[in-house]
Amino acid sequence: MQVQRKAADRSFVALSRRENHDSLTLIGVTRTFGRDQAIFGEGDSAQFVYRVVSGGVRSFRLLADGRRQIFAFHLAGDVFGWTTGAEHASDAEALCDTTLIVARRSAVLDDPDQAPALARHVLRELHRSRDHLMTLGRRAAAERIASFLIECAERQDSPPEIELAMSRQDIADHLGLTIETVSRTLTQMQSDGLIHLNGCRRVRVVRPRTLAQLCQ
Amino acid sequence: MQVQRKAADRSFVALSRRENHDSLTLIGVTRTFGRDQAIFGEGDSAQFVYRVVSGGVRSFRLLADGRRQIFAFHLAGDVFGWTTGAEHASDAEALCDTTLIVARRSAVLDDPDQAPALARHVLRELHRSRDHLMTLGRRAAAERIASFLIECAERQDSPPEIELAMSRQDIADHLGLTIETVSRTLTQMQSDGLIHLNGCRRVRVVRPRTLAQLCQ
DNA sequence: CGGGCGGTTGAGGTCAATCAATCAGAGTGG
DNA sequence: CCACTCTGATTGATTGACCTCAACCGCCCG
Repeated sequence: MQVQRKAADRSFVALSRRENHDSLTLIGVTRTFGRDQAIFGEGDSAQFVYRVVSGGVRSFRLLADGRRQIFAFHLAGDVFGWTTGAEHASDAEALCDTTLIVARRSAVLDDPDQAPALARHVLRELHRSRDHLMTLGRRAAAERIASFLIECAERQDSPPEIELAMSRQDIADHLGLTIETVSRTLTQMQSDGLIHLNGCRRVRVVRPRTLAQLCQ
Repeated sequence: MQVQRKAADRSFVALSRRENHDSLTLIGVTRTFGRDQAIFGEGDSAQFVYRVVSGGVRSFRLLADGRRQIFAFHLAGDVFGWTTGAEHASDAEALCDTTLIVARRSAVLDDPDQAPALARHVLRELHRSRDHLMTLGRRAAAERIASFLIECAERQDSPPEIELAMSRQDIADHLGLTIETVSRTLTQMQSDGLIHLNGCRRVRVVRPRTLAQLCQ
């Protein structure tokens, strides 16, 4: 799975086709990025799109005073970097050491064979984005955290223990909360017996039902 | 522009092509809906997609306890009703008496000629959705109202006076606020000389610069 | 004129933010 | 190996923005 991690920055051509339900095909070079390294920035020309091979990515936008909203975390298999116009409308940074496949945007966008898959792909993104809107607009802090944990669990095929790829600050900026509220809520959930924290990056869901009820 | 408003509920075949930048073509019948009438509901089979001819639509989702999040308002020219799966993932209702063109979803989704336009269309939706996420996740009440007013103005080609198609409750459920906070904030903006309220559905922006600065 | 609905205004409460201190773990250098 | 530092996370105390509950207003329509 992990190709050339920490090796040469660019390696030769790689082909990637995701199996489950997204049939977008990306052909391009692989590149590696270190923790917090920028992949692209708002306003950069959007020549490329990306697929995560290993590691993780946050995509986000900033307000003038530094407030940050993380729209999505992209993990292994995810494709990201689409825009309407010629420029990126958000920033993207690696969460940790990360390997990506980098493909020319036009190669996918202008390929009529790929257009239906692209439309479906973006439609799924939009759906996820609307779940997220529901969370930010109408859910309380504990409900946001519960949704987030459940989403993380599902993306990892609901293992006994969730591995968080991101920091508390990232979670806070994803959920429209502060780092303190995230921390407090997790601690509270642990003392309520909902979850068990095993270090700050590992969460075992003890009562999945009760957690799920929190987000209705 | 307005076809058969307040006439028979179904009229004969209509063709619609939006001029500005969205080249999606919808062919289908026109239908009219009264204020607050459901167009489709969450879980309904998603056979059709829609274009607003006149009037307006809110699309939203509800939590079990009735909390509501409005994802978008669709006005004249807008196409809505796309989903990933076979079922709608949200509800849609008319804001007021509204005329729509109703087209078979499959006619557009499975048409390879339309796929690129669809991908671009959904990509624009996604972009708007992320603006909205920024607003809900990281902006204060006054900033949310300011963003909303500016968005409304832009969609109406920035006329001297904005015409609001939706109620205070709709605005509140769009911005993740309460009706009281919306009302208070508008009143405050008026006494600060930012805007002028001409009845509760008409807003004149007195100081567009200052208003824009509020959302950075 | 009276009722109803949508909107506004006021008073008080609450949840999450802010400000601040402390803690835990990883990495560094003596 | 042990201090020391640095960073990220946790915990505590207090504040404040927005919510809740409630009353009232104004307009429309019968």
